[in-house]
Amino acid sequence: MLITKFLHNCLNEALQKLIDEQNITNFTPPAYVVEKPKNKTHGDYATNLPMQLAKIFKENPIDIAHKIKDKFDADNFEEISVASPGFINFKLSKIWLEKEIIRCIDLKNNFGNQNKNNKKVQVEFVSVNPTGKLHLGHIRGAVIGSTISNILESQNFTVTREYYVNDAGNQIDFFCKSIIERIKELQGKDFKITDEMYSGIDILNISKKIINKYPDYQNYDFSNITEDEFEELKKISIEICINEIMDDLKSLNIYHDNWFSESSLIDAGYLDETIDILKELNLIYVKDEATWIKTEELGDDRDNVLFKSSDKKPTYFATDIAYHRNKFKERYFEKVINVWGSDHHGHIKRMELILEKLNVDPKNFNVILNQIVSLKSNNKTVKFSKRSGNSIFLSEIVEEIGADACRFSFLSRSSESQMEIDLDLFKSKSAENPVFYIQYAHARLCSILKNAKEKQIDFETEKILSLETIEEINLAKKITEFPELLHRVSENYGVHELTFFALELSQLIQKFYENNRVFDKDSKGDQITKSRLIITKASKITLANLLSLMGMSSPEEM
RNA sequence: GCCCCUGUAGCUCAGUGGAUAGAGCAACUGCCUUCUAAGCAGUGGGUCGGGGAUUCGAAUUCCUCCAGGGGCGCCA
Repeated sequence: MLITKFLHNCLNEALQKLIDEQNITNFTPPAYVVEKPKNKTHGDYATNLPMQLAKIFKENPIDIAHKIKDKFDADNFEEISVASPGFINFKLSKIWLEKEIIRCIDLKNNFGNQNKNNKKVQVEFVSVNPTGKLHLGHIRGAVIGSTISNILESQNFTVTREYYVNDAGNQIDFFCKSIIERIKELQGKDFKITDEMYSGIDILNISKKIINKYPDYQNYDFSNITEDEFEELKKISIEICINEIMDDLKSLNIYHDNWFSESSLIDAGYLDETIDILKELNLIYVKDEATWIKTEELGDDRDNVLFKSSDKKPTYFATDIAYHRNKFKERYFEKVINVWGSDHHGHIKRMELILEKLNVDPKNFNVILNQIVSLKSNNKTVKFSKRSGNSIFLSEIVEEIGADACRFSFLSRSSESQMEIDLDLFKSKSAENPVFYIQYAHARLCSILKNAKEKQIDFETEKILSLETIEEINLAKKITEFPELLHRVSENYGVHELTFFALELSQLIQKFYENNRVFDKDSKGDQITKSRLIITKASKITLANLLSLMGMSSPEEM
């Protein structure tokens, strides 16, 4: 069981006893916390329950604390103490820690995992329009989305990682027109890239690939292109573009289970069906030849267009409503998490309002908004735009600093903080990236374990563990927090916590390594060696599990 | 004009109601005949943007002001 949950249970029990004794009725338990105190000398965990009770009981919090403490079954703790102005501090016992470390070794790759939830959850992330290669601004959502998916999976959610392919709408038409102009360029003919087209180098590369794969386009005359021919080229362009995106994601260890096409919603009539439902709810009207939805009536600041007046085609919002109805009502996801850029924030409220009308509990519609990543150069912020192609491609970054350092850097900031990246600094700093420190800790552990194997020391049959030094104890405590960490992140989606934990764990590993030799000069495997090998193994398991959840590698040597 | 995010050490950022505000990097001082020095031990560094309020207690909640960024489309 998770430590804080265990302590909560103990405290609730103690509280209940106290209430029974005092014959208090009509009592609602106050909200209180169990947490790790900042100052370690106070203990491993602390609660503010007595202070929260002080007003209700009209009693001094210190006295309440003592009463609660007396109700405690103290076997699992080395010490329970009361501190002013009314904290109860808990110090975990060695026996308890040793039990947890053994459990870690027994569970191996499953240490930290849960087996309770089993909810069907969808994580939609990246979902960048297939109009070119991924660039710097897309890395963050990609890394956050894949990590949160891994974490949820570890907590026994059934996770579908999905990429929503915006293959309908006029952006895609502009993309296809850009491709045509680039093919004309390759043909040596006159070509013209207008402002609304995509002008990046990646478009030219995609055009080359199209010609390679479909040589008919080598001498194709686009001057009288029919609608069908345009659609055909569009399909081909999207396919090649998506393959490029897949390669980019693969280089960062990111995979999707499902690539969901926007146009499939339209082709299958699902959009129309959704609109019919909205009509029945009396939310649809026509004005100025466009079709609108009454979002203002639902609480938004204005109504929104679902079908444009010009060509009667659906807006992004219209298909997105259908898409989300599909997620909940067709595929029965119990929980949906969208990793969106902050530019979507106005979209969230509207979507919630409509989902509620469609009988979806908005609680199950979660959005992780990640703030924009911008580029700094010569102390000036550069705004990048995909259309003008002035951005840095994801592939360049990965090539330059490596996938592990890249993932770690983008994971280590909380999603709502803005990131401004000075590219030169970013690249040069990558050598000092904490990821190498963490991986080095892992490699050192592996080196010890390899040594044990060569010496044929069996420490896993009997597993006799005795935590003695301060380094061993601190390391063991950190390891026991790992399941707690994963559980917390699966609820608050704060994936940046993982990087901080990884760093702290690695520091404790390095200290253990430096100060607690596992092997003496001629060690044949005495009790201290065996005990330390158990800690070594548990540390390695924990760190490797964590790195794997973050989508990073755990090198055995460096 | 309205909405959202941010402001914490020289730099990049954690900490969002608890006890003496932390980490990485940078700076400085020591430590390699012992399992990997990509390491360890230690030192310096703070008006938590300003002001006010709430309470036993505020970097954290509320109000206000200042600064930076983003959004407010019949684009996606």
